Amino acid sequence: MADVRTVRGTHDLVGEDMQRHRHVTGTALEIAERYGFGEISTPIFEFTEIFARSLGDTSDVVSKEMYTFEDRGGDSLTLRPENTAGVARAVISGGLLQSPPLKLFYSGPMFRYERPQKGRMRQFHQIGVEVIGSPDAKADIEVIALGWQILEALGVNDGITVEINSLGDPESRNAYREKLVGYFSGYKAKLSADSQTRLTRNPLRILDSKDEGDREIVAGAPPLGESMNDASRDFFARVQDGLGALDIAFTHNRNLVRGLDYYTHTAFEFTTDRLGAQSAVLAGGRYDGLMKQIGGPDTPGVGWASGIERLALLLQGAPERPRPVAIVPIGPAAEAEAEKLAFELRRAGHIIELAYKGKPGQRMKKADRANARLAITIGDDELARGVVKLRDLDKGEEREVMRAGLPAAI
RNA sequence: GCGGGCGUAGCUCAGGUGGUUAGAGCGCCAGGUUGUGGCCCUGGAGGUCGCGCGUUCAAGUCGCGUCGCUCGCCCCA
Repeated sequence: MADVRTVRGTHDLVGEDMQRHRHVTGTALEIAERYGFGEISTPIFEFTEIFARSLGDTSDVVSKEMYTFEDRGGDSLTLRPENTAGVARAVISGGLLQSPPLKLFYSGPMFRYERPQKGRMRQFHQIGVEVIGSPDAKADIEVIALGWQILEALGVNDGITVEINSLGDPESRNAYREKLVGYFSGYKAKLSADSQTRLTRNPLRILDSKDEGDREIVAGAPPLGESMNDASRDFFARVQDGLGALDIAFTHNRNLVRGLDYYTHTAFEFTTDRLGAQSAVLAGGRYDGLMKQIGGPDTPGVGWASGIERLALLLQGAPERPRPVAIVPIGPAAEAEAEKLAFELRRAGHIIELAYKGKPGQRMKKADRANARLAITIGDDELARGVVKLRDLDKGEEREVMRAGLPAAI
C-alpha cells in the first residue's frame, strides 16, 4: 500500500461516520434554534495571545497541547483548542453585544496535541453554545436544558449523568481557595506529585484528583459551601430549582471544578461510562470573568461544549438516509429519455439514481444496492406508448403509469 | 511525556514446533439471464505478509530495531 496516511490523531470522515457526524450537528443546530440561538463560525486559528490569555499559561492546554506556529508575517498563531475564546473575541471585535443576551451556537474542528485514544483525537469536532451578557441563573438553566434536549433528541441520554456544582462568585471562590491551600498544605508531603504542583498553581483541581491517596485527603477537605456568600448560595439554589422544575435529573458533585480563574458559579458535566477513559460528553459552566480577561468589557457568560466524535460513538447505528428512486433505461432511445426524466424528477424534489452505464440487470442491481424504493423502467415499448413501468423494489410488484403523470405518481 | 496490546486482500480474520506458487468469508467486477434487483452457480481482479536489519540452506512464522494503529495514565469534549 502506498505510504499515504492521515496525520496521527486525525481521521477522514466519510460514509456512515460522516452521516453520524452530520446527524449530530444537524440535530443540535435545529434544537438550538428552537431556543433562540443563532449560529456563528469563527476562524479555526487566532492570535496565540487570545488562547494564552483566556486559558492561562499554567493550564495543560496552553502549556503542552496547542498547535502554535509563526506565519510568514511573523505573527504567532494557534489552531483553536476550544472555541469559547474565539467566540468571545468575535463578540468584542465585532461589537455584537448591542442588546444582551447574545445566544450563539457553533460547530467545527478543534485541535489539541495529545496522545490519541478512544474518543480523543488531535483534530476533533465540537458543538457548543454561549450565552453572553446575562448574569441571570435562567441562562444557566436554559443552557443546561438545551444540552440535555440535544442528547435526548440524539437518543443518547440513556446512561448519561448530569453533574453540577458551584464555585461561587469571585469573593467566595477566593475565600475558599485560601481555606483549601491552608488545609492541603498540612498534607503536602502526602499529596501526589501532580497535586503538589496544583497546590500552588491551581488548588481547586486537587479536589477532582483521581489519585487514591489524594482522594482520602480530599474527603476531609473543607466543603465549598462553607465559604460561599449568600448571593452565591442563592444563585446556585436557583439553578438547582430551575432544573428540578424541568424534571432534569442531576447530581451535585462537590468535587467538580474548573481550574481557571474566570470561571464562576455554575460548573456542569454530562458524563457516561460508555466511552472508555473519557467520561465527559458535554461540559461547561459560567465564565463571568472571561470577556474582561481577554480585553473586552466586563460581561458575564455561560456555555458548554460537547465532543461530536464522542456523541457519535454513543449513537446506535447510522441515521437512515432517504431512499432514492432509480431510473433504469432499456435501449439507446430510452437512455436519452432517462436523463431528461431524471432532471425533471430531481427538480420536482425527488432523489433519483441514474447509473451511467450497464445492462438492465446490472442497473437493477445497482438500484437495489442504492437502497432504492422504486425503479422506473423505460424501454422502446413504453416509450412508444407514453408510459413507464414502476417497480416496487420491496414488494417486487410492477405497474404501468402514464409518463405525463410521473412526478405525482412516485 | 509514560505503560500494555496489535500490524497478513477494501473489510473481518486463518496461516501447530520456520519449508517450495500465502488462504477463507464478506465486499468488488464479469458471465450464467442480449428488457428486470434480492437467492443461487461459475470465473476474475485485488497482497513489497507495516518497514529495515539480523539468524538460517530456507522467515508471514524466530530475534533486534523502527514506524503506525489501538487501549490506558496525565488532562480533557
